[in-house]
Amino acid sequence: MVRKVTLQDLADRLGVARSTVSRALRGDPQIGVDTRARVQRLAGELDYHPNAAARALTRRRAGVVGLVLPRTSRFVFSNPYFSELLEGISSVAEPAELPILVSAAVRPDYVGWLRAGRVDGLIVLGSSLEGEELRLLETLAAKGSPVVSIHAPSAPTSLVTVTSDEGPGLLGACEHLALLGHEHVAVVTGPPTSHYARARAAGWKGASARVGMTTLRTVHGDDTFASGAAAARTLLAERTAATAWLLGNDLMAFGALQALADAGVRVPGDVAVVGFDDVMPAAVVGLSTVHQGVRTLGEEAMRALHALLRSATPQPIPLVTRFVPRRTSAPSGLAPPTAARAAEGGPFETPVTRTR
Amino acid sequence: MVRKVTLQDLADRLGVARSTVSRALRGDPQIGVDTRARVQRLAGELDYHPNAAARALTRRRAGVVGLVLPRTSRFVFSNPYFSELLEGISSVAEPAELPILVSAAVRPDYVGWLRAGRVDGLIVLGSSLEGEELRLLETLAAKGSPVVSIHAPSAPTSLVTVTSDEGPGLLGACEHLALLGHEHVAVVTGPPTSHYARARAAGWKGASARVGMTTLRTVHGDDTFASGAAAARTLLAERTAATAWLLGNDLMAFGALQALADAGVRVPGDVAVVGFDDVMPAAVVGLSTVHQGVRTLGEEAMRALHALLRSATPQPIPLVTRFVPRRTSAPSGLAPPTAARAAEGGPFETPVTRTR
DNA sequence: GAATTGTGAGCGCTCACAATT
DNA sequence: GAATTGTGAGCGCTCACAATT
Repeated sequence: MVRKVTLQDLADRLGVARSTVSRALRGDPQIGVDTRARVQRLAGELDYHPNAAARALTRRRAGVVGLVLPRTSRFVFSNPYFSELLEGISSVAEPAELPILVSAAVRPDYVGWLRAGRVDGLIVLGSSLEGEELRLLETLAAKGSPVVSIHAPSAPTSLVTVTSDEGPGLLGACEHLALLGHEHVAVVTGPPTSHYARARAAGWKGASARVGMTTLRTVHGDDTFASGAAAARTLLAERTAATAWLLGNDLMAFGALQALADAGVRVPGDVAVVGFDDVMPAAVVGLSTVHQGVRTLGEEAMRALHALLRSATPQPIPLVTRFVPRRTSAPSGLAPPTAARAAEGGPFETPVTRTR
Repeated sequence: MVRKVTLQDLADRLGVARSTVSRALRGDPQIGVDTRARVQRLAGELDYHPNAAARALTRRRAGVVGLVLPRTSRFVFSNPYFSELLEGISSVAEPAELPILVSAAVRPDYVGWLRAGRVDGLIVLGSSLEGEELRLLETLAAKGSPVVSIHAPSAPTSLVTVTSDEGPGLLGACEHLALLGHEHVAVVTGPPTSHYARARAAGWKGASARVGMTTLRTVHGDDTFASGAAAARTLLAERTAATAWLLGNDLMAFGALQALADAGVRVPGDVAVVGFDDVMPAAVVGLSTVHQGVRTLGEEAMRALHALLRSATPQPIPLVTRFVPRRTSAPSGLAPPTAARAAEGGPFETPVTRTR
C-alpha cells in the first residue's frame, strides 16, 4: 500500500502553509486565485484526497448518515420493500454527498453509532419499534440527535416521523371488493409484536366494516412470504367462507397466491387477494394492492434528516395511499389468468402521491 | 446536543492516565483486573463510546467496508438481485463488526473513498466494468488495496473476483427446452456495454447450439423490466418462429411475461420463457430460470474481502449455476396457469451451490 | 524481575487569530 | 486598510517506551 498523500506533503512541495492548502482546496474565496490554482493542480496530480477521519475529528461531523433496519425477521433485505426504500433515500442523499451506512442487525447499536460519531444522523425503520426501544429513540431525538423514523408510532414526541395515511387505500380496496359482491373477508396480519402490523389489521377490519363486509377470520402471520403461504393453507383447511383475503403486506400476499395455486384454488375466481405496499413484483404478478409509494417515503425521510442536520425544522409531506386494482381482485373471468395488466402502468412507476 | 464523553473524562474521574482507560476498555490483559473493572463500570455508567474518527485516525483503519454498485441503469436498487446480494454480504460483515457503506452513484468515487480512508476495502459489482474503469480497479488491487469484485471479467490480474460458472445452468435450461421439443430460440440480451451481458448472450447461444436448437433472433435489452417488455413486443411484431425465449436476467423476463400476457399470448403454451438469476419473484411468478445463488455470491465476496483486510489470501469458492424449471417452460397444459409450483421450494430457499 | 501504569508524541486535518504585504 | 497567508492549538484517540511498585 502506497503511503497516502497528506496536506503537509502538498504544503511542503508548494512552500506554503498547511492551512493555505486546506483553504485553497475547499475553495475558500480569501485565498489568492493563483495560489488556489497551483494548489488544486498539484492536488490533482498527486491524486490527493483529504483524510476522512482527520476531517471528521476536527469538524466534529462524520459526513455520513445511518440507515437502520431493525431485523425483526430474516427477510429484511429479501423484501423488495427495502430496495425501494433505499433507492428513495439514496436519491436524496447522493446529491447532498452523504454516504449511507446500513445496518440490519438483530439488535442494531444505533446509539453507539451516534455516540461514536460514526454517523451524524439516523433514519430508522420503525414499523416494529415499541416500548423501551422507541422511548430510547425519542430520548435521543429530544436531546437533539438528528433522528428520523419511518412508520414509527405517531405520538406527540420530538421524533420526526415519516409515514403515509393508509385510510384512503384500505377503504378504496374494500369499496372495490364490496362492489364486486364480496361480503365476507379474512384478514392476514403481520407480526403481533409490530404496532404497524396491528394498525394495518385494524385498518383492514375497519374499512371492511365501513362498506358492509364482515371479517370472518383473522390469521396471524409475520410479514414473510412463508407465513402468507401458511396463512392461506390455514384458511383453506378451515374452509372459510371468506371470499376476499386482505393481507398485511405484498410479501405475504405472494405467499398466499402460491399456496392457493398449489391447492388449485382459482384467483380471483374462488378467492380475491389484496396486498399492501405495491412493491415491484406486485405488478408482475398482477396482485391487487394498496400503493404506498415506498420510494417516496425514503425520499421524504432523507429530506427530513437532511433538514435536521442543517438545524432546520423538517416538514415531512404527508403521503397518501391508494388502491391499485389488478388481476387478483378482478371480477372472475374478466382478465386472462396470467395477465398482469395493471391499469396503473408497470411496476417501476412510482407516482408521487402527496397531498397539499 | 450533549457534549460527548471522552477518554480523558473517564481518566480524570478515575485518577488514571488516558492510555490506561484506553487499554482497559479494549480488554488489554496487562491492565490490572480491578482497574479494568472500575474503568468498564464507569464507561458503562457514562455510556462512553470511543470516537470513531479519532480511533480511525490513530489506527489508520476506518473499520468500514464499501459496497459499490455502479449505476448502469436507474434500476440498481429496484432489482431484487441487489437485496439478495446485500443480504449475503451483510450476513458475513455483521459478525466481523464491519459496517457497510453503500453507493450506487452514476460515477461512484470508490478511489476517493479508499484514498480518503473512508473505507478499508471495497466490494464492487463488476458486471459492467470494462476498459479504463476496470483497469483502474486492477491497479488499485495490484497496489495492495483490498478490493473484491463480483462478476468482473476474469483475467489474470490481482483483482480478486467472485463469480459463478454459468455453463451448467444454461445447458440445463437448453436441454430441458430441447426435450420439450423446442427447435428455435430467441435471445434477449442485457446492455451491450456490459461484458457480463455479452457473455450471457453468447452463453445462451452456445448452449442452444449444443443441444441442436437454432437462435433465430437476438434482441438487445438493458437488463430492465421495461426493456424485457419492449423486446417481447419486438419479437411478437416480427412474428418470430422462436418458441423459446432466453432472457439475460429475470427482471427482463418479468417484463417479457407482462408484455406476452398483455398480447394474449399463452406461456408456456405458445412461448416458453426462461430467465437468469432466480431472484425472489421468480418463484412467485413461476418463471423458469437459472439459479445462481446471489446471496451466496455476496457471502463469498465479503469473506474474500475480510481475508484481504487481514492480509490473508482469499480463496473464493467457485459457485455453480443450475436450471430451475417452473411454469413458464413447462409442457403446455401440464401445470395450471397460475401455479407457481416450484419443485425446488419457495423463493427464499437459497441452497448453497458449491463445488469442491 | 514481573506486573502494572504513565508519558508524550503523533495520526491529518480545521479554525481562530496573528502577521505580512 | 484590504487582500492574502501563516501560526499554533486542538479534535480524541493509540502506541512505543519509560517509570513505578
